[in-house]
Amino acid sequence: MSEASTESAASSRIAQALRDDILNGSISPGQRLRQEDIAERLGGSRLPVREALRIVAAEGLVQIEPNKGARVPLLDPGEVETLYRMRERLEPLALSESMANLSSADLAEISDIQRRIEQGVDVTEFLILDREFHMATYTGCSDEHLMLSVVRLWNSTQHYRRAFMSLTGSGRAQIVNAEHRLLMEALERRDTEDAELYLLGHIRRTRKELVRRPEIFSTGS
Amino acid sequence: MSEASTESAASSRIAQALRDDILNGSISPGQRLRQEDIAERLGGSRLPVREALRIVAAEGLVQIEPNKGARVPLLDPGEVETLYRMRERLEPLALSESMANLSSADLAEISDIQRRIEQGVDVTEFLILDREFHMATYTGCSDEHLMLSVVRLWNSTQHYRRAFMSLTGSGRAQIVNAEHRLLMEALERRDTEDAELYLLGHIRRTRKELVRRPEIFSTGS
DNA sequence: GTCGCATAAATTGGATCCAATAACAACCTA
DNA sequence: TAGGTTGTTATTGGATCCAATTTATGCGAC
Repeated sequence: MSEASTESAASSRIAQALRDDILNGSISPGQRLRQEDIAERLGGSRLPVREALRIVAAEGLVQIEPNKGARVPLLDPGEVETLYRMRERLEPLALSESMANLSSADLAEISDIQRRIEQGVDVTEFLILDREFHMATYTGCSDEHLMLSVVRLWNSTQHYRRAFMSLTGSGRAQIVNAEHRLLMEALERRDTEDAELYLLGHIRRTRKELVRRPEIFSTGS
Repeated sequence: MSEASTESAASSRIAQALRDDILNGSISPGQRLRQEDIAERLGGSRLPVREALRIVAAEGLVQIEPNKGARVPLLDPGEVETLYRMRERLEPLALSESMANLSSADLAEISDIQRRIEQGVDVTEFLILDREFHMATYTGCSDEHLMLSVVRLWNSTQHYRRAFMSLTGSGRAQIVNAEHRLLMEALERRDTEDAELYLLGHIRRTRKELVRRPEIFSTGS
């Protein structure tokens, strides 16, 4: 969404557009992506589209089958559960790598995001802010591999997070806010052990709530 | 390696060739990969080469910079350490997902690989068999995302594992064998908790030995 | 009426050619 | 002589055209 696009090659631009469309739900899991359609819709020929599909495929947003094209992965409950278990293991690591480098300005930014979460509670808005909140706690983690893995996990599960939120509304907001506040407090105390634990609990609880709702995984149409 | 590839698309075939060349050390970290060179060497035009580079980039074997081409990532000690910490967190999860599905035939296969490790101890051979051993313990894990992440971590660190082995020879073989045997024994007892713990210790010890050898990371030439 | 097969349409994969960008070198100027 | 500048070359990015594969459709046989 940032306009830092002087550097944008066509393939990167198309990849970003695809990313946005998939993450905000404009393109649903299971849906097939025809190269020519995308080329026509976003401008350019099919070639940069193919490269863009490879790029977003590397991020787990689409899967490519030879001679059969690209489609947004449709995950079953077991796959999403495993992705959450991966989050439970990797994100505390990212947090621990991040904590030593978090400035007080970073902490203020995190606090501000949480403040906004607690006042405005639109579902779409929440999904964006919640992601911003957690990513902000990882800003001190400079390791690209680790962060790319974390982003991949968020990307792959984004649709099901939205489906869950659309289903339950903001009823569980209080719990999320409590968990976020505990996490922030541990960050401010510079207590890595506590922070990792709170984060683990936060993700684990979310996982359990998700798998309790199989209707999330039914193909809508 | 096997040419049983009547079905092989050109891009997949080239990707596999690149994968092999990078993993067995024919292409070193830092080395730049010119599309035309690869196209000429492996046959085909530059287009499938570009796709192949995207494929292996998704596996962490090369990194692509826009308008600057692809090169094999050159990692610093901190990056490799983080990759190993990621392994410590993810592979026990893969193992726990795998264990319930391991047949006695799988266990026999694992045992046979370990037997071969303990008799023949060539460095190149060890790298192959050690990887086969661990991957065999994960055969029961059907989750593609998790296994892809695990493979990515092995790929990204393969060169440094080889550099370490070339440096130390097979002096530490006894420790590795002991750890593998403990792991196998836990697998046979179907003790997930113990198996995870032994695996964690195995990876963690390796990490500590690696970071203790900064000469691994010096650019050879 | 249903299954199977063959043919046709749609879609992806690959090759060649052209344009844009970045690395490199030589040159000119202070 | 050092530094910046400009032109040249090498390399990557993109567009169009053609081939191969898959998927859809319709016909025929049982």
